[in-house]
Amino acid sequence: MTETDIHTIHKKFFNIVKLTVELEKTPRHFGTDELLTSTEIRLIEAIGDNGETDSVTELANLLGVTKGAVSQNLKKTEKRGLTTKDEDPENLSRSIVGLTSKGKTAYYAHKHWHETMDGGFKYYFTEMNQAQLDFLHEVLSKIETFLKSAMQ
Amino acid sequence: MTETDIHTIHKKFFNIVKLTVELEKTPRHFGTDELLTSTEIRLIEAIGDNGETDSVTELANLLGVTKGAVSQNLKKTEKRGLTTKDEDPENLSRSIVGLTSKGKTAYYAHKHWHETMDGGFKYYFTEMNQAQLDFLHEVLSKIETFLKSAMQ
DNA sequence: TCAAAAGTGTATAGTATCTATACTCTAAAT
DNA sequence: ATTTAGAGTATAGATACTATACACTTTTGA
Repeated sequence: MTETDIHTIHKKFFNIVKLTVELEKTPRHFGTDELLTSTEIRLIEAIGDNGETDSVTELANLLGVTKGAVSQNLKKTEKRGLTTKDEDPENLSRSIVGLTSKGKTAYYAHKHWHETMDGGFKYYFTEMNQAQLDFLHEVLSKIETFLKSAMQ
Repeated sequence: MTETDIHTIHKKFFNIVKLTVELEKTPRHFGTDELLTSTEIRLIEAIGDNGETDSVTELANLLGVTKGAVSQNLKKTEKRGLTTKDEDPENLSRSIVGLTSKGKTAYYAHKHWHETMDGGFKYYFTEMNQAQLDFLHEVLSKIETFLKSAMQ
């Protein structure tokens, strides 16, 4: 094992952050003929995760954006045949957002993609012993705490 | 030390990525009266790093965007009194981009901010022994390789 | 009960950041 | 000398938001 310095680790860390963001942002098909941006697949993910029972406002809160933003994005995904929007029979001012079959395909393909990604990511941890896992956890916790404090 | 599972580490890791991106994106003053976005401070950083000798095209290549994007952003920072643009006396079709005193203030304040941040980040590694540093380096390298392969 | 208040979704203008195209210059090449 | 290449810019369009204003429905409370 070659000796490494702190600077190399620091650089590697930020490169990983950069790669993760890039990977997340890359538009993909997710089993459909539509190229879905990260915003679109995150919307579809949020709709499917609650069993297609959420309203526009609820989705906005889940996604951390305004309801106007969700409304705009839903208009686009609806036009592309991915999502649906129906009046809530128990509350006519509310809409229930759902997925079409194409939307469901994307939802499950994305879930599968995530499982594969997470599996590949986690693979490198399975070889570790408990002491190593605990060490890694401690390091990450300290970095996390530091970043949180830096954000005020 | 409490025992940790892989899932916790995985979650922590992605939270750190999220926090890092947020921290980077937060607009700051950097010692001036102007609130500078990440795009603006990255532009100022690129200008200053080469001693204010770069052209628009060179900055675009450094930043990984089109020259049109740099041209647009320079127009805004110039209007706000942060950057300058002068004809290259040796090539009249080329412009040399520089910093005003306000721009220089932001440049150095940003440098200092980065040093503080990096210092805080690296602090957690100084307590480690060589075996721990090597272990961390190995883990990060594997993750980096995995992410690169996932990007095609 | 019924008017005010609160909540739901949407339209629209505006912001930020980028690309792509077209254009005007200037410089270089043959 | 004229074509070609390069530099910078203007502008339109894409993406993804926020903020405001609005119409409509529901809840509330006197």
